[in-house]
Amino acid sequence: MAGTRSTERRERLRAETTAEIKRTALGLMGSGGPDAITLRAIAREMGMTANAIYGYFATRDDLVTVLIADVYTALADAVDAAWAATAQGGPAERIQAWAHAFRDWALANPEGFRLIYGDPVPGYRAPAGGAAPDAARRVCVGIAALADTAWGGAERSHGDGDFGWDDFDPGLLDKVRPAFPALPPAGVALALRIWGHLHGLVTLEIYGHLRAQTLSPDKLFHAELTQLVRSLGLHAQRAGSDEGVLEY
Amino acid sequence: MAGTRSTERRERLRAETTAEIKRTALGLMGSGGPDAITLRAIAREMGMTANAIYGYFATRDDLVTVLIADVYTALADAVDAAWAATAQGGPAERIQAWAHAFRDWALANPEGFRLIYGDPVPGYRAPAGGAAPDAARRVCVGIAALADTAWGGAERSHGDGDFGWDDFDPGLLDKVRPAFPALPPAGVALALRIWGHLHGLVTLEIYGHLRAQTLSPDKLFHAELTQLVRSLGLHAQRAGSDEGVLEY
DNA sequence: CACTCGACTATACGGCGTGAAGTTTATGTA
DNA sequence: TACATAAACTTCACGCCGTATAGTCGAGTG
Repeated sequence: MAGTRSTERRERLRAETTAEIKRTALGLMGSGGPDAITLRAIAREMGMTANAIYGYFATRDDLVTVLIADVYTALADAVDAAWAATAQGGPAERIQAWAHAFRDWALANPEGFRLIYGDPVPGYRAPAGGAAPDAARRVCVGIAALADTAWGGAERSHGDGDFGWDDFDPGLLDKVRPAFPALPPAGVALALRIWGHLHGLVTLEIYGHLRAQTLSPDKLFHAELTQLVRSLGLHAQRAGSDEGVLEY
Repeated sequence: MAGTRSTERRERLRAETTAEIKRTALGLMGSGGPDAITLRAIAREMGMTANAIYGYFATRDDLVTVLIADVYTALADAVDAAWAATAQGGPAERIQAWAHAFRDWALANPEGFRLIYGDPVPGYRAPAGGAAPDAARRVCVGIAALADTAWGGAERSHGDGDFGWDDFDPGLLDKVRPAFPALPPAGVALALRIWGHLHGLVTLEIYGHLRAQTLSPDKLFHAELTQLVRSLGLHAQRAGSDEGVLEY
């Protein structure tokens, strides 16, 4: 019994140190960007030697991989929460809430966004599989939910393009098809395209490319969403001051 | 006279070495990604000492800045050429040609794309001003040309959003307004949004995030363009096999 | 000839990831 | 309690990086 308990204690300490390493790494990332994630800096911050970290992560890339998974999960949580919070709302409202949550998270965590979607750290190459693709898929499924919600009105304008199920990754379909049985292949393609639209605008903004062109990226993103819900055959039904031009 | 000539010779040698440094750096980038651009590796490749490069570039970031400008210019050249090559074509054809040139260049030069739009090199921070923003602006002006070409039909659906000239960077407007006098602020916003759409899809593809979801990014991009020209009030008039659904 | 100046090398510093070996401390057992 | 073991951690070392400083060498000019 005593043996078991002390083993537990060791494991608890180990888990705590692992968490502290991750916490420290994220802190460094927040203040100095993804590049600041170095084993030596983490160890310095923790009062350890850099090599001590090798007892917890086999390599620096392993640590980065875990961090990416964590941060990506946080992003997925944020957008899922926005989606769930508007469960009572209309499609247009929910889609806008989702998209705003996406951008707001990115603006609040630019370094995390760069860690997930950019070249995270000097020589880092993502391994195949793991927790990060799971989070990526969660985000994709979230966008598929947008597409599914709007598919009734969007089908007329987005229904073509000769997509088949074999155009998509089986792992994605395993999650999408059961969740949205009514969504056809073209709907999944629409979801990926919407993802691309939002990702592009946010990426340009986060990386500073947009800032050199427009002074009000907020307005641009808002216009994007207005146009998005419109092109999906929905009418904007939030913020009554906006001109709610009904096109379809 | 002899003095002048030898001065010329020196300058010629100097320019040649500068060009070789840049060429070597781009070669390393092509084989090992932007991270492979290190002064020591370049010097090794050239049979020099790393410090010799400091005679040509004050710092590694200076070299990277120049490389970014060069590569960005190459991208701008590519899309401009596609635009010019279809001067006789219809708006839809030209827009699709431009967008395809953009994606094709990115797929042919993924490392260059990452250099331009990602975190180029470990600690690199872009300086304010310089040649790279010029190339960026050229690309933006190119997209403004797309928007201008299609504005007649697009105004109805994209004309709102209460944009004013003061929402945009003066430097951009200096180039856009003279070139496209008929394009209102909302048209510039449309251009930036289109840029975002294309950038997002291409970025996701280049960085491998799309590959995990769809097996045919080509088809997705094609669908995007089909939908783009449609939403601009144009009809697809290329590749007759495609279903040319006229919506507007 | 001596002088200058540009191109380049040598050396050095601190920082990085990481491997090998050694040390300390806690744990489990006889 | 005494000993063996294993985990946690440190020390030292290697090769990589950017870059600062000082020195070398050769061609051009007076």
